[in-house]
Amino acid sequence: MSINELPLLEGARVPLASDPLTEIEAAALAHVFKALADPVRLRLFSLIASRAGGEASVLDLAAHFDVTQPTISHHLKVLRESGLIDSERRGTSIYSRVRPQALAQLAMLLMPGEAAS
Amino acid sequence: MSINELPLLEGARVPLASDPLTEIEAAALAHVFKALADPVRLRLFSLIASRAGGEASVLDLAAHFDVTQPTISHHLKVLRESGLIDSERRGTSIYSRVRPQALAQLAMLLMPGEAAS
DNA sequence: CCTGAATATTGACTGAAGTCAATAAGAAGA
DNA sequence: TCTTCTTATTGACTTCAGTCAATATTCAGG
Repeated sequence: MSINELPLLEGARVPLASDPLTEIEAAALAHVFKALADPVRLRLFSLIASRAGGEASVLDLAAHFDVTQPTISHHLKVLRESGLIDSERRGTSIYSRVRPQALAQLAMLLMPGEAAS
Repeated sequence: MSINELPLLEGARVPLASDPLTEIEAAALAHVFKALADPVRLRLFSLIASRAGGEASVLDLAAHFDVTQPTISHHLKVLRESGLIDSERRGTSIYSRVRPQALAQLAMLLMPGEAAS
């Protein structure tokens, strides 16, 4: 379930506070927030985003953490499946980059008065 | 741990994608996102926010869900302790309202290029 | 005070999620 | 193809989080 598939985001109309969320919408949104609700994933995300070039390999990223490489792979998968990052294989490494639309969509959802079509 | 105590939000300077989060910052932020990472809490939040008058009692809210009243109380507590809502007792009921600053702060964090002091 | 109404707390259960060690899979180079 | 480097998957363990039933707390009215 990726952020792209959120029905309320496709219409880009409903900030969180202007209309009650349906159960479906809430479940989809919760899934995205859950992806951001882990310290390691948040640091991964901001590490990737603030890299010169905007991308980083798994081992590059793993070097910044105390957890093992499989754990980093797991967290990247969660971010990827939520539509927050993209990954591209080049040679033997896999480079991840953030999807700028993702953050913008979330921000629009939170920000009252930003609901443009 | 409330959203007000986030060090990076007090300075209001760092969008998520411009600088790597420290472990401390990431832990604090994750705590806030975790509060939004549940379908019931998301619906509670948007229900309260979209109410005429901007507030609702626990029983009012509970009527919209399949879960029990203690569960609603629990979720409201989580939202309150994350700084996303405020609660005020009036008579025998307790009315919750959203804290508008909370959403705005989060949105600023996500939105690139919105970092004003 | 006693009763009734609204909300909170406690304790227990259950399923989800983060982590690791071990191993597999994919790609590049000799 | 064999080896090495990088990443992914599997299975097990453990902690955390959502939920409920039962009970406690707080307040208003009579």
